[in-house]
Amino acid sequence: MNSIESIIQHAEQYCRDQGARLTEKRKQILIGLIESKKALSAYELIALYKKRYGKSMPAMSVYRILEFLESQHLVHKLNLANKYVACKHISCDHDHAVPQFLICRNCSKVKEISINQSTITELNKTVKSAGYDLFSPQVEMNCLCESCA
Amino acid sequence: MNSIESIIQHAEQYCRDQGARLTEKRKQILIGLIESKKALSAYELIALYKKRYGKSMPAMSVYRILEFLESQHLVHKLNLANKYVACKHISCDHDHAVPQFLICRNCSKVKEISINQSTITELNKTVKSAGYDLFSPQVEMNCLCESCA
DNA sequence: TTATAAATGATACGTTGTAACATATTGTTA
DNA sequence: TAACAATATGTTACAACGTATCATTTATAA
Repeated sequence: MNSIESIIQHAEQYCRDQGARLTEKRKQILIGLIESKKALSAYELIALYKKRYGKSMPAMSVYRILEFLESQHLVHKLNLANKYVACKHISCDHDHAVPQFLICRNCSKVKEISINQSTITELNKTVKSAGYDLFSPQVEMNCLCESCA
Repeated sequence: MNSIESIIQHAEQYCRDQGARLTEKRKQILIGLIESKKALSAYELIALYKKRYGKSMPAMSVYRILEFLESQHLVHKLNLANKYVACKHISCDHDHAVPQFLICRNCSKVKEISINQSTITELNKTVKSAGYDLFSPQVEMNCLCESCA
């Protein structure tokens, strides 16, 4: 089972192992992302926080917290949409491969799937032969989800 | 040969065929993009325009012009970087397949390559099986170019 | 407990993008 | 050609996004 509690426990363990701290606010932002089940912008997170906890969190803090969560691989930044999603592998122990994000341009729902190895190899090969290096190996695609299609 | 002039001629032909007008300003913006050989943001284009032509162009106009150029397939919008590049196929007659953009996160140089058919099929298949529809079939990857690596 | 580091808050500002309305330019038709 | 219609561009004002800087709080460790 993957209840919020168990996911958070995993996240805390992750951080502890790294000597990092999953503080209360960081945890609250992470929970917000997990529960929303979709990609949220920094300002949407601010609004959500306000709604839930009654007080407002400065933009600066949210950005810093998101940066932290990203550094711990608990959250992915979707550059295509300038939004953030909780990593769906928090509770897995295995490190996942190149993630492929299918982002619904309409409702921001995100499906994180893994590209199969042969496709990755193929992509990498074309990148290499063009003389470039993959920086953040992550594929984001502009989609429509089933309910918005 | 692919001189600016011949590219522009092709662009004008394109537009004429569509009943669209490649006005002076639109042409100037397009030339700016072609000559810069890299992705530029709207505001970078404004600065470039100012520098070249002495007078300033309102942001609104630049955005509208970019939208127009995109609609004519003369320019691609890179969502990953919020920047724009001239399509490298303006002078080709063939419609190109799914483009893959390798964007240097450091200097914004962009290489537009074509994904081979089997990879496209593969990507599409995974998207489909996840219940999503590809909206803008375009792959953008965060890279480092040879000179910045 | 106190010094130190880490995290968060507050302020102010720069950047990006667009809505709404005004003006200018081009094309068309009488 | 004059007058109208359609298209393109300009102006203003503002909303959303993001960050630099410095102040304050909270945690950690000596």
